[in-house]
Amino acid sequence: MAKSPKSSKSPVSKLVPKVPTLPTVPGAGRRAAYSSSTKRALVDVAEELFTDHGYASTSLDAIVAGAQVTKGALYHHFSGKQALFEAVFERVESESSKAIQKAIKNEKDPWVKARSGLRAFLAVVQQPRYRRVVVQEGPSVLGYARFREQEERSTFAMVVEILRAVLEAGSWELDDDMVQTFARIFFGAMSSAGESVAGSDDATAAAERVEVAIGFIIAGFQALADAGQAMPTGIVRD
Amino acid sequence: MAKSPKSSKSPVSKLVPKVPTLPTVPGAGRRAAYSSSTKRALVDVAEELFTDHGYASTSLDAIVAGAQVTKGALYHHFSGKQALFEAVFERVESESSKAIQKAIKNEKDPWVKARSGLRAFLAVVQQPRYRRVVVQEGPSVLGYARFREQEERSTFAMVVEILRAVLEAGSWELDDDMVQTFARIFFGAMSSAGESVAGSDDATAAAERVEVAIGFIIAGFQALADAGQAMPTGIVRD
DNA sequence: TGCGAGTACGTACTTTCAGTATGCAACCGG
DNA sequence: CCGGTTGCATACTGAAAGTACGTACTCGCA
Repeated sequence: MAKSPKSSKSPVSKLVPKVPTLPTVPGAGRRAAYSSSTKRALVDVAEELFTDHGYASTSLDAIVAGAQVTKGALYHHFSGKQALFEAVFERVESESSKAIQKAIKNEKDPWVKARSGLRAFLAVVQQPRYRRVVVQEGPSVLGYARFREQEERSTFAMVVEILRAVLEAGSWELDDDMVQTFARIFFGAMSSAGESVAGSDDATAAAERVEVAIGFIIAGFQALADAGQAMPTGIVRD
Repeated sequence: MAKSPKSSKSPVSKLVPKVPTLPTVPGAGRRAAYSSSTKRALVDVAEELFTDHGYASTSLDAIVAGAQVTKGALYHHFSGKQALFEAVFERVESESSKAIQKAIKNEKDPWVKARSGLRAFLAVVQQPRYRRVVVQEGPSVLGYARFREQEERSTFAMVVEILRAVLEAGSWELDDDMVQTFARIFFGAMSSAGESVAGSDDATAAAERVEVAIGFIIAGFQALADAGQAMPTGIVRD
């Protein structure tokens, strides 16, 4: 025997390389195609497993098995479990904010825009992957700072955009801190509202209640606007 | 040697039993005093470590070391790490809701009550242990269902209480589902507002902005009330 | 006052899983 | 065609949650 150091465990694993369509353009490189394909596969499987079983209860072994690769591949593309989660998180957030963006971008009337945005947001929050990955596990796994950063770039930015449109239409003027504060409050309200929809037996009825409730809050704003009430810039004392 | 089966590792650990004051009443039992004392010690240490380092990064070994006991003790009192976390969570939530309760219970005017409640809530949300244990890690560690349950019994109940007082004063009538919906929305708004306070450089300035913003929303409600606007019971269509 | 039962732990082991070390083969530029 | 780099596979390591079991102390009761 002498050598035969590794023994041969029959490396059958890659009989079927899983790249969908080899890019005939050689500039991109065939290697890169394989690579990005397995990276996508990892993120896909991870998204599904994280959504179904949660972060802690999903083992890396399960993920690599689902993607039909090994841990070597995973650690080649990601620095660890957390980084993989972050990739999933970013994709979910990105697609979610795109959906909202699409719903509001062509609306001219800011109030209609707000209402459309709300509807789109409620739809997003009912997706299991958003609820699980973003709302439930995001803050814990990513840490609050990173979570907020990501949020700020995607869905939260939508809220700010809508809010600015409304403020402009109402010819209210707010400094930037105050806009952020209002946006945060609305964002929290909408998130929580979304949860009350998603956690309900009858989702459509719950969604209608939410629209009514938020519509009422908005009506209050409009009433103040009609009354010529200025936005407060100072502090109101009792 | 022959026998010496266990070896003697010098079992010095319990030289100083850590019961504070032995209850001279024998009915309560001295044993029970020791027991509940170590249980408290475990929860105390766990709260601190979970707050400082998070759930995942806190090992049970570190907790039992801090409490000066062993894992045997821990697993005698709690079914596992998660159960210990839940004990910490419940205590934090309970004390938080008590603080809010205290702030609002003697207020007669519902609007003043609401404002006091908001202030108390903002104070609570700025505590590191609340932010970490409840807001950040709660949903992930407990799971969303359990998290909501707990919340519903404590801080969320405060919001419902305040909301009912306000609605009654405004002689608005809402069915229970609608009250829940509004409460959820306000709760979310306040939580998120609290985050914007806690995450800010200048907490007091941020807190003032939040009070202004929410005050403005409330003013909108009052304007609708003055205008004799009824709460919507049906669905408003654009 | 002693004694059996159960409580409140301590000790040592098992298992699971994230992360690492290393090897190797395919590809790509020169 | 050839060195180096990239894209993985395999095998191992360490940490930490959970378990099995032993034991001393206490309490109710005879």
